[in-house]
Amino acid sequence: MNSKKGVTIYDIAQQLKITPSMVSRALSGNGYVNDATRQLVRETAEALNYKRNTVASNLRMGQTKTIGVIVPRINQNFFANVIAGIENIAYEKGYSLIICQSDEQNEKEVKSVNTLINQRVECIVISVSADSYNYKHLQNVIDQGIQLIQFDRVAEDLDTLKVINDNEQASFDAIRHLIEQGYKKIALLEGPQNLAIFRQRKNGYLRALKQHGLPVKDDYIIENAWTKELGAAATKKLLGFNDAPDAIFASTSDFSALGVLEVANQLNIKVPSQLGICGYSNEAFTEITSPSITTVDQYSVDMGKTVANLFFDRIEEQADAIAAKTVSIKPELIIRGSTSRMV
Amino acid sequence: MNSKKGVTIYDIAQQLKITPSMVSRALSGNGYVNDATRQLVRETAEALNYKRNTVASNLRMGQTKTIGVIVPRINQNFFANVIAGIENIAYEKGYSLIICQSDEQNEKEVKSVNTLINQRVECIVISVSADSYNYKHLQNVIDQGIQLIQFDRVAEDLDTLKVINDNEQASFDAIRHLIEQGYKKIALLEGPQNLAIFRQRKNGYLRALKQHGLPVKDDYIIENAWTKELGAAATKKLLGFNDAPDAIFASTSDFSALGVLEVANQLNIKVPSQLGICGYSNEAFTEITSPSITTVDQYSVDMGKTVANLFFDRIEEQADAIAAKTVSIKPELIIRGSTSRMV
DNA sequence: TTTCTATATGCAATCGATTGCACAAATTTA
DNA sequence: TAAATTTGTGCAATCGATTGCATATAGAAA
Repeated sequence: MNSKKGVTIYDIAQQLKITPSMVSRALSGNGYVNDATRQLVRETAEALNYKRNTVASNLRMGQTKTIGVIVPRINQNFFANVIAGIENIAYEKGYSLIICQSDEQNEKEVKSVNTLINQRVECIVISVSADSYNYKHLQNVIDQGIQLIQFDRVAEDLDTLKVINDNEQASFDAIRHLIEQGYKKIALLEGPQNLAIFRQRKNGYLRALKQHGLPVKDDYIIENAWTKELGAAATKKLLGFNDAPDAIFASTSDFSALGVLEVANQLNIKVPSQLGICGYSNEAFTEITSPSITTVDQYSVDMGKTVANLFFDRIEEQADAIAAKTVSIKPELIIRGSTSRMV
Repeated sequence: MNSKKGVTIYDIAQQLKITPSMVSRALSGNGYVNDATRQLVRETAEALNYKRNTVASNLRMGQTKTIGVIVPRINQNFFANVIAGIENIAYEKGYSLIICQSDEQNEKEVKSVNTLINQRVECIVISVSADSYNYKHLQNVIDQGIQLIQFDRVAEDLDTLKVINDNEQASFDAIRHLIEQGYKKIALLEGPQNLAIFRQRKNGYLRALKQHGLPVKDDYIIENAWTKELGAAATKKLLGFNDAPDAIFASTSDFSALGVLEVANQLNIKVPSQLGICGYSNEAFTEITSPSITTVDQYSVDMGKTVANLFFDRIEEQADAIAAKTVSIKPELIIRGSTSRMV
């Protein structure tokens, strides 16, 4: 009971003078076992405080019941929510989660992928880092016969399951809403254009302007403004123009939108009457700023659940022939005070 | 290269007409290997896209280089931050993280502990769920010879490493600050008293009142008010008293404090002049409410790093004789608008 | 030249659980 | 009662990597 090494099925077998095979069968429920024997094995296992060694079991069975998840930052609301969603479904199915954080660095992402492959996880779920410049490591996952599911930030060229928000549509909706509220000079704070999500959001912006006959001014499009500080700086620049915008869509994040709001307050520019502000992500705080911030809810927990369900559907149907597909979750525009000037 | 089964050291050995032992040595760097052979092995491994099977390796070596983490909710800022902190250190040391979520349910917590034991993780890091009524499952971890580190919400009776905030002191500091600001009738929103952290915060509250000669009114202590809604309800009740409090310390969370603030705004009670409000956790939003909310920063990422470092220190020093100890991280009172009426 | 040592390699056991196959005992069916 | 099933049990191989021990070869020291 207190020996240094753990208790194994051999110990149980020895004690009961039966073979390890029988112990294994009794405990796993596979194959024939006399009820009395099974009962005895269970009791002995309990008494010895036996814990099945999953490592050994996994090796023999050639499976690990483990999903690997790689995100840029664990402690970013959106990703934490997605992970929580995945965990929910995985737990029900008896699967474990190994979590890696790429810290937005390609190198760390590559290493994490390799670790997960080595661990023989059955599926790798990933949202790529901002500085990922190529996707050999992801192709590798596929070559190893491991399921690969991308979400949110996806490498579009790779033929995998993908779960994304319809960023283009959400962005379009946001701009249309601004236009309907009477804003005519709408600026865009955009994210790194090597990531598809940000390109899509930009496209939605462009399409909406075009469809409503508004001109696109290059000056109104600010690159890489995705922190509060960068959002603030961008705003100062934009509001300094002779022909300053009357609305700013922070397509990168709510933090960026917050920076916009703070600068507006600072400059005593009234929101929403003089300036409309729309963010992205529906962070908790957007509800409680004054005015509250209009934003886009990405249904992050649902996204995680969708990802997990895709994996389980696939393995349960044995249908690895199912073509790669993209599931698009429609985000929802949450209209709040920062854009509501026509009441 | 594309056979169904993965490439093993046997495949490499066969190709080079050497033994698997040599391949293992060449790849791991243990034992003598001719440079030429090593080079050849490396190239072949690369060419065949060999990936070492960690499962097999772990079984043989009797280690897993894995840490298990159990938290009530992954997508709660504080916990996500702690996990991020742990991940940071673990990654440097080449360790992986298996994450479980107890959803505040004892049953799920127990199952998660067992899964982690079965996986033979080398350390289990846990913050216990709110409805944990006994700690047999944790005792079990210790009995299995697995390191157990508790953080934040800890079972005090268990003789383990613990990393906590000095909740009592932080709470004391908060109340003292309120008193210094001239508040005299301070109410407390308290959390489930079966959790030590909430008892400690209450103690800090009581000690501060006593030390400053203020009376303790039972009416001013509201149980289990740890969501925004419950905080709001509690506030309505408190402000309805003939002798209503002039300050509310939401020791449970910032969300609760937010509920307080919203009710105050609703009732047109001025914060901080008529009512002081102090929260707990330093959630991002506390900075941007109006007024901003005074709160306690728990240094959550550091907490995660501390936890991980404790584990690595211990295994690196081989010093499992080190007595269980408690590391206390001093939280910091962040003073903001909601309590600053004397400027 | 002989002895010794450092280096290189192979053999076979091991980690712990699972399972196909063989055989025996018990039970059912013909 | 004999033949056919259904159960119960054991044996030994297997999953893939690692490592102690034995052996062989090279070069170095005596």
